[in-house]
Amino acid sequence: MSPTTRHPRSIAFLLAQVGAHAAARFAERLAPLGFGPAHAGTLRIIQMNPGMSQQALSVTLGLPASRIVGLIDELEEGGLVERREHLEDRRVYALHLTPKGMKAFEGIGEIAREHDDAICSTLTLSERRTLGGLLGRIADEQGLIPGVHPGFSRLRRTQS
Amino acid sequence: MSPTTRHPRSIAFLLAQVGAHAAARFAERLAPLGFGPAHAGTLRIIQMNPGMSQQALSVTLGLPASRIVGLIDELEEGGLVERREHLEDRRVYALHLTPKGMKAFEGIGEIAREHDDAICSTLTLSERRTLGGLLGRIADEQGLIPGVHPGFSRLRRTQS
DNA sequence: TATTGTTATACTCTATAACTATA
DNA sequence: TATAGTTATAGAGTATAACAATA
Repeated sequence: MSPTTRHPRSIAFLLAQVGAHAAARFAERLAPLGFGPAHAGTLRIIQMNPGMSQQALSVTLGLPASRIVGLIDELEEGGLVERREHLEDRRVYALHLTPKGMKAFEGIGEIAREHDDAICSTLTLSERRTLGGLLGRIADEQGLIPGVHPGFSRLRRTQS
Repeated sequence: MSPTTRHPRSIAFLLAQVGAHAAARFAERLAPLGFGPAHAGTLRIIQMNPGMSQQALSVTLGLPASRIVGLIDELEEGGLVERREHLEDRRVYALHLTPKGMKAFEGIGEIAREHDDAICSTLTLSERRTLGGLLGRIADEQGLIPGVHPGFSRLRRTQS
């Protein structure tokens, strides 16, 4: 007899459980590309804010500046991001996606769509809209920043 | 001007984002009691399966046996869990909640209810039922074990 | 020989705080 | 004097694997 694990299934617990599952599956899909969720998130922020500084990235992602260094190092080594010199302030790097970085960004979008579909496979289209609406309202009310995962700090690359 | 972070808001991403938020807030509520989400989860599993072994706990929680040792050590030091000797197999400990452990378990239930209410505060009762139903279906379809958080492995106590 | 619980070790990830160069 | 980026360091948390006792 396997141990009992029944639970009243509070919504908050379900959210945490399903959310962690979704994040883990996404990290698995990303692994073959050679990076993790934080890299993907970073690519997207830079794509939407070309020329931004590492400092701004640090604030936006809620990560210490020292971690941004390594993150950008890896993306730069992969040829996805460029550190260009800032025209007015020589202390600052202006971050930009390379063409390869753009490609990667688009590839991630495709992966994200597949992932989303897999997670929601049991729901009808109408139910997905309902779910998205409810989650969006919670996210807004709880002050979550669209597109910024509060746990980038903790998200690691699944072993490549 | 603050950086753009807009996002198509895929459901999977919203789930990961809101789920991580819910887990973090719950850990904060637990911190004053002196333990973390994994301790709470462990208490509940033992409460539902009195006398179970550390080995069984290891399998149920998906954690290496070596981590269970420390987890039970801490719960035992807090006087919440007892290692009783197993009647038929002297290698095994039979895990039980103490009366104090029962109290703690009930306290956690109360905290969980408050937490759940805070997370869902923007939703009507009817909407909460809808959300719970949709999340439950995803959890079932994705093979998640009710009451077992896939990320206990990564969940730490917020600094006490 | 296999299994339960324990301990030791080595590794990864992280934040903190010095440090440099510019402003 | 303050800020952007970097590097060094020290700490926490982890899995892995060796271990002792019992089956």
